[in-house]
Amino acid sequence: MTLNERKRKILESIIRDYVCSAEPVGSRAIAKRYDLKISAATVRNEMADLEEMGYLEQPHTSAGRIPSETGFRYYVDCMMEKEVLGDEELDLLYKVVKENIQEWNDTVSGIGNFLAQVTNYASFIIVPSIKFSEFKHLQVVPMEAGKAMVLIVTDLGLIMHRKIDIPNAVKQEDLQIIGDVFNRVFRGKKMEDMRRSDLQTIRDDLRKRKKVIDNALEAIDSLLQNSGEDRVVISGALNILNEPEFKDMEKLKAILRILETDGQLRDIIPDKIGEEVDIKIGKENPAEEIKEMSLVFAGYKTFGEMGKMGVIGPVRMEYWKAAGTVESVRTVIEDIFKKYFS
Amino acid sequence: MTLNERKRKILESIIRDYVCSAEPVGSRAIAKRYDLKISAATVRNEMADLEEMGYLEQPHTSAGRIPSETGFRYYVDCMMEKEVLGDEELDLLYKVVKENIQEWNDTVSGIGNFLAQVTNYASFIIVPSIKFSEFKHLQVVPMEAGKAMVLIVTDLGLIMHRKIDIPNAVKQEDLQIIGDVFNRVFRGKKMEDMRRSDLQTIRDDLRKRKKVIDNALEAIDSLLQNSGEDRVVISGALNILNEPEFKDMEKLKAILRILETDGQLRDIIPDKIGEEVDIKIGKENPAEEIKEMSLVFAGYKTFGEMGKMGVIGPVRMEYWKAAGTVESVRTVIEDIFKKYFS
DNA sequence: TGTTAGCACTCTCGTTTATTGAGTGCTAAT
DNA sequence: ATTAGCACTCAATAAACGAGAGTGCTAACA
Repeated sequence: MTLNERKRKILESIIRDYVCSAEPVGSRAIAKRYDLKISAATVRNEMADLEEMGYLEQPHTSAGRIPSETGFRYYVDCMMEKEVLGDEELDLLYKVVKENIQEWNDTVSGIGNFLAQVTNYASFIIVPSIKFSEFKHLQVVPMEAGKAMVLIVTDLGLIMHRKIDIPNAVKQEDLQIIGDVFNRVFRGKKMEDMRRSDLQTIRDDLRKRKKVIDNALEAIDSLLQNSGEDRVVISGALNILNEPEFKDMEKLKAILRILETDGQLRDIIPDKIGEEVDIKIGKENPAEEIKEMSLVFAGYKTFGEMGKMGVIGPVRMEYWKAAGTVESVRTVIEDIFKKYFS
Repeated sequence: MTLNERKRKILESIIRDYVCSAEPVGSRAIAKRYDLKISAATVRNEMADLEEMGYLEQPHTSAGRIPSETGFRYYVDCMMEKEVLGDEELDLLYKVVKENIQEWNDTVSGIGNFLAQVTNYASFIIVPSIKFSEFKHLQVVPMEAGKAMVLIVTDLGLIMHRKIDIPNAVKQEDLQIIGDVFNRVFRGKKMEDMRRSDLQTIRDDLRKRKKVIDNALEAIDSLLQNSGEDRVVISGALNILNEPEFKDMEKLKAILRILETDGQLRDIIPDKIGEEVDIKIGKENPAEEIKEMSLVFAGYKTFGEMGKMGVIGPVRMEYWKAAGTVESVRTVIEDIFKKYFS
């Protein structure tokens, strides 16, 4: 379906007006505000056409028009130009990242906060499960008598740890040796591929250390089990309090509940996902719970699996800004990866 | 001010009614529901007295009465019996703790969730800054060329880490030695008391390792700086969505903002705090932002500093349940400390 | 003297009724 | 093809009103 220039102008005007006012927009407003040099009556005719085509709808006969989801879709597909981040905003983002670069978790939440703050929507970042991370280093550190700490470092500089029991006979040097064994055998492997069997060959020659190795492997299993799912980080959930479409308490609760409940979003974001910015508008979302919301998201490449990030907001969303921001942030994330983690 | 038995009964009835219905309660309801064997008119007289004494108030002339904050205070001080946790609830709590005992952060949020879920209010747990923790162990682990990871274990089994640069000349054994030095000198000290000067004496004999020690100390400084404030963990903030007193969007926003904004609560909870359960009702709170809310909280003893925990909810709160739960949970926390961290 | 029934009075809340005004669709003129 | 003009529609706001819950007061009662 192709629209002539004037219809496109009118559709865009209505969208931009509606997105910021949240009110139906009338023909006069359009005719006046934008110098289209046509009268309100003409606009009315065009609007009637646009409505018939499904791009606009009327809440009731004597109200102005609002863009339909189809209308938004047309705009997003055929007219929108992404507003990527400006230099100051990029600078701010890099500053935020740098301040939190020491701790990958902090980096992520820093980026999430930024995303939420700049767009004024709720942001989400989905971090691939550590089972896809690469094993980089293991160290068994003696603690109080009979206890030691297994420390595992992954490609992102993520530290995982778990306390294990060790026989009293085991000395510091033994622990060091065990660490060396792990490092030799597993370095560079994905965490989930650290198989017990790989150790079988060497384990025999270290009798009394067997128990420690077993316990360490068990600890790793338990760590993987504990963080087997992709991690979801949400920021700015409260931004939706500002959207008039959620003044209804029940709707508000439902949405906030989804955002706050751990991992709920994971099942809602589309599974397969490319690197380009993708947009799901309202009922385009397969998940029932967010059929009144829109998603703007993209994938980002880490070492192994793809991560996901984006914003979630009302259908009446500043798609141009959101899409541009998501795109910029994705670029920055991948840049960060190159710079700091390789 | 002392009340006769009947007045006390009536006050209590009104409180229990009002707390669960959120509506002013009238004389008939009281006379009927509770078998006080007195008529509504009598109740009315008593209620008039109670109002004059300041324990009740009337939203408007033709409405029932609601307890004033003074009324709640009287109830809490002179009549309330705490409803501590039952066995099933305690079992659940211990189960939650056990499942999350591996990671102190998880333990805390587990307990927080429990507290919020059982009371139906928002819960908070304030964990003393790690600078009050005891240094237990340090290890410098070599990473990629020119880099190493400083790992610090504290009394709670908390692991902190930071990457540092190391000269290429430094070998694995050197790192081990440096770790040993730290462990010898600092073991058992409070993190904030780890003074550079303590290392002065020994540093001279390790020429090429000087740089590493400096970097490690710097890393520690930066870690302490980063987590210098007590950590605040909030759970169940969304519970306040259910309270009718916050149906007003603006109030709701204000409260949620406080709960979600990192550390905001820290400045709101009273500073000095004992181990007993304490209650602040509405305007008793010094902080302007929560003059319409009540706090029920207690301190818990860790190794060093006192931690704080409790719930925050509307003035119309089930104080008996909240206070009992907070008390029970405090006991459990201290029990956990004894069992797992000493 | 304390308790209770009775009654007039008050005030909120939900419903109904008018009023207003923004916006439309249609028609006829340009 | 565009536009001015006009009658029409309908939400939103305000005003009017009745119903109901609850009170305070008075007078009768135990």
